[in-house]
Amino acid sequence: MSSKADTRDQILEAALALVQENRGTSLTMGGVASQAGLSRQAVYLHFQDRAALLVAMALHADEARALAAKFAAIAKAPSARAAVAALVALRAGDNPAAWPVERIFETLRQDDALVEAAWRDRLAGSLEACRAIAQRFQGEGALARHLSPDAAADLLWSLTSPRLWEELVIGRGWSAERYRSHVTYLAVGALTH
Amino acid sequence: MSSKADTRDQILEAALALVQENRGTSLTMGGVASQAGLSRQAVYLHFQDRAALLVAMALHADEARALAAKFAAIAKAPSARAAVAALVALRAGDNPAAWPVERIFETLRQDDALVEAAWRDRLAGSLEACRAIAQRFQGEGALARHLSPDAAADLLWSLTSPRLWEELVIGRGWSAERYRSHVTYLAVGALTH
DNA sequence: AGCCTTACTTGACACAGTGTAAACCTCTCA
DNA sequence: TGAGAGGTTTACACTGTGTCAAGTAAGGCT
Repeated sequence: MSSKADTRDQILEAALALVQENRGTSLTMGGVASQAGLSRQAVYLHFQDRAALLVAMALHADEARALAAKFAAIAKAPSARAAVAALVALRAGDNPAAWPVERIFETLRQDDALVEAAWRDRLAGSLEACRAIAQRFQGEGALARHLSPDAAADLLWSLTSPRLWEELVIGRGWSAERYRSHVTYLAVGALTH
Repeated sequence: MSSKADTRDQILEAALALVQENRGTSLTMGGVASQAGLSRQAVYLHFQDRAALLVAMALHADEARALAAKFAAIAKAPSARAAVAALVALRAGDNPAAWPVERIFETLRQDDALVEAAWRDRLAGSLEACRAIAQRFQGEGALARHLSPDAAADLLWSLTSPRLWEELVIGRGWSAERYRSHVTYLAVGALTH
């Protein structure tokens, strides 16, 4: 009989699969439906509209990758420096798979206030991690004198954002390892000098 | 009789005006046409399709802001450090107006290879400026030992990209001045330590 | 004057995609 | 037996893109 929750997940998986494959092609409701083996209308039984589906898909993807757990693990690094290294390493590893989803949102949130709100909500986790690291630098007496903890957090957050990753890895052809080492060095330097 | 070139510019100005106003709303061919006081079909007489119009619009905007001249001016800065400062200052001043156009492209280049190519072509100018600055740091013997000139150029380019500006100024609410001073310091530090 | 060309208009069309609606099927549970 | 959940099919209204064909207004050429 396939419970409602099962079908919902099935739709999300289908959407995710399409996003990962069709790097760039636009994701349509019809496409997701047929990928999931359902009628287009069935999708509307589970999601109010396209935006809601894509928001749910992003959260589903985060969950599937255990993103929250990984952020929690970063907090357990032995030092602020190690935490930054772990955060950048996480980005280097995850972004190749996460980027397609990220990209869809860049598009979507431009003309949908609700999506924009959901997006900011989703970013709260990474922002929180950055804030914690900044505070930790301060606690270690290593935070650069010219930076407030908030400014340091913002800076770290933007330096480890998928956007910067995209510029370097996709745009300039950097390898994951090159990104990891350079951005780690850069971020630590930016926060401590 | 209004030459063909005049009307073309008129359409580009109309498109630009709509992009600057409707922060977020999607730009339609019909909208541009009526803003320009023309029929929708007239627009297709001047531009093959929507993508071509938007590419032309971006180049037109660059020209109107004399972007190339500003990049040339950066090359005349008294030192590599001053050149970085000038580049970041340019971003801080220009990005508020340039960002809406940038944003349209982020969307568009995802599913149009020709637009992607035009985009990369357009970025060549800023990349070249970054390469020149990196080389200058090296000439001054100030380039960080762990950086090749190419890596330094890539790093500088991504640190001064509109994406990073957007993260900090739009996303985190930084003022133009705050962005300017922190990113200048960050970029100089990243390239010279 | 008559003619041709240029630049644009009008109106229609095909197509893709979103979102809504109504009627119908089919299995399960009580 | 019959109600309800979870689908399906079909159809429709609407927006936006891109194309096509016919018509018009004005300038320049001979």
